[in-house]
Amino acid sequence: MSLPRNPTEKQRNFFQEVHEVVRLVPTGRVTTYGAIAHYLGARHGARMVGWAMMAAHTADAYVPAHRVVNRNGLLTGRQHYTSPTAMQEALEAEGIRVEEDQVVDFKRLFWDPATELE
DNA sequence: CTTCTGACTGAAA
DNA sequence: GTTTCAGCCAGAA
Repeated sequence: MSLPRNPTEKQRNFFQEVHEVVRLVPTGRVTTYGAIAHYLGARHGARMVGWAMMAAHTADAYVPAHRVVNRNGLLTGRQHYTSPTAMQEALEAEGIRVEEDQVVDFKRLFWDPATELE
């Protein structure tokens, strides 16, 4: 799997939708790929959200991708960072404790856009 | 056209 | 608690 070298207009919109939601995540809180997919209408699978997150690295605006984890609270995207510990350090800098690549008290820190934004 | 893969998820065993 | 499986959409070979 690889990124499109020349993103089309449609792809750009898709990335913007996902990135916009991620930017809404408050500091010190986290959300999941599935929650974002559900908020966007579940028209695409959670995999597509993860795919869009990969593009966050090359996005124009900053995207706090470290606040997006999988449903288990695991930092599955850490391998895509410049360093394998960058994601965890970014979370800890916001007061989120991470142990064994997993967000501590994930259930309490979880921020669901579909619920919080209503 | 088919096939495979992926920063995923939910159900089933 | 675990492992396994089948959907899921987009893109590349």
